[in-house]
Amino acid sequence: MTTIENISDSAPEKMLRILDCFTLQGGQLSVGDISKLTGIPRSTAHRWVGILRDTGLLDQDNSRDVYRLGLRLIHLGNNALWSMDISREARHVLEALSRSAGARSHLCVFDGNQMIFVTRTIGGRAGRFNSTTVMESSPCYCTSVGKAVLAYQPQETVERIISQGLHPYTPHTITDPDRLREELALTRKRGYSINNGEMEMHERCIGAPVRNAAGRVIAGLSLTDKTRKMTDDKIPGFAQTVIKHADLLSVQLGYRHS
Amino acid sequence: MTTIENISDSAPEKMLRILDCFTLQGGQLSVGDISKLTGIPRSTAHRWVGILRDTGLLDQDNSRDVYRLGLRLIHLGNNALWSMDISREARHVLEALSRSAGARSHLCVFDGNQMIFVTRTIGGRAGRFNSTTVMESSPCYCTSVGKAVLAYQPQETVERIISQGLHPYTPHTITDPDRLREELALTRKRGYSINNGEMEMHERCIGAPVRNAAGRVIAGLSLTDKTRKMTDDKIPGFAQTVIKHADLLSVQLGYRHS
DNA sequence: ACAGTTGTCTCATTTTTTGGGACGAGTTTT
DNA sequence: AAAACTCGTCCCAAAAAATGAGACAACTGT
Repeated sequence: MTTIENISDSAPEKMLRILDCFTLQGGQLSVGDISKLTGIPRSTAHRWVGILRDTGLLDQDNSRDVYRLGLRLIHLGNNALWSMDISREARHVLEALSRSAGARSHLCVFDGNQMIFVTRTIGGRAGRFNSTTVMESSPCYCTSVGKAVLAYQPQETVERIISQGLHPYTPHTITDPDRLREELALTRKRGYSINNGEMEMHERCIGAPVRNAAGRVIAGLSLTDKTRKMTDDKIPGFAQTVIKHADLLSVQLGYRHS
Repeated sequence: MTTIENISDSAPEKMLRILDCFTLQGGQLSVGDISKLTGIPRSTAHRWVGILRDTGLLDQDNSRDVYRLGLRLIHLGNNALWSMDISREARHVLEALSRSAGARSHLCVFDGNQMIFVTRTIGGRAGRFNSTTVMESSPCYCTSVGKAVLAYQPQETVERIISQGLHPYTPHTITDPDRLREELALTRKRGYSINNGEMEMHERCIGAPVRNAAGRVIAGLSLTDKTRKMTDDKIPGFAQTVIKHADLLSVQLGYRHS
């Protein structure tokens, strides 16, 4: 009927459409901004923003009529990471990988846009809070963990990442969309990814995908070392080690078959 | 009308009621579990869970009929932290504080339940992804940052934290609700909090509240050192330094007046 | 084999959302 | 300084979505 799509969103979809505005546009938005960005009429947007403020999903600068993402989102995000078995299982696998290969290892979860570094250190006593969760994000197109994950995502996800821009960190960063697509195809073919100083000069990483119980690739496990230490001839051997540990982690997350 | 409260939630409220089940109960829940925990009828819960799965707020283990918090929440939480000016402003203030006091400093955001450690390291070039966000959570009843924030939260928040249990980390951890209430009153009175080896033995911290543009205390800034170095006679001086920097940060966040 | 539980689907009823329009307070333009 | 404009806020009848009891099948464990 209307000029553009007339899809009637469910409430959560519409809610996320509003919250995503902040993600894209960053920082702070007014009711008017939200109305424009989402196409939601002013009066409706106004009511929504009020509800989202009351529920803690948005925070309001009282001085101006401006809103930001709320603290409750941080809480939920933190809990989502917590409730993932990945945090629980990760440590031992990371230690085993580092020990057997003699290099640093990373585990990162793909959140739909970036790679989020996950690790957990268990303290002395048992208990919910006796641990710490660490989150650190980095781009997915120029890290080994990112490329390992991206290789197994639907095409539309890859295209979205590309459309957001491939900013160069080093001269080795892949900035050409086609080269990235080739790289992902190669990664899919051999089962592991290589990062050749694309984010940090003189650092080479090998990454492999980690699957959850649903069979989806949700994370990447990697091995990192100086380029001069991780020579070409060693890569195949290291790759098998990384894949082995990534598969082990997948199984611990509930993934079956292979 | 009904026996219990007949409050009709808005859609986001109900959604959060479902998501919060996972926070409280942890791990994974089935449709039936959610129905029981929230009081929402099975068929309604079923539809909701389906929507939340489709929007990425929940993840489904395909093997069993079990759900977990979704990756999208991690994404949103990460973005919420990003969009906070606090990440941008924090670094300089932290460095200044550490330098002027000669001890380690922390900045933690209160997410409603825990204290989330926030820091950011800016790399060489400008750009969105050229930084890293680190999140690490710790309890708020036994850290200086936590007590500094909790002292300025509504009573119901304090009581909720207490009702969740005050687990001892060290012999010095405050586990008596009344002692915690007194401690918070004292903190409010003098304007800064002290953590006396309550989470880590032989570590002493001084914390002060940080306010956002809305005037709400949303974070805590702290100075940490070994107990033997942070002696009683030095505390008042250090406290003023911490408060000064916390206030500076508050102003940078848009807080006015004092 | 059986009783109980659980996931899933349908549909008439109820409830909420919706958004055009109105009003007032600021802000910019003329 | 007045006019034109923008923006936040509120109201209400029309429209759309959520609701939840019930039915059915699949599964569980005794």
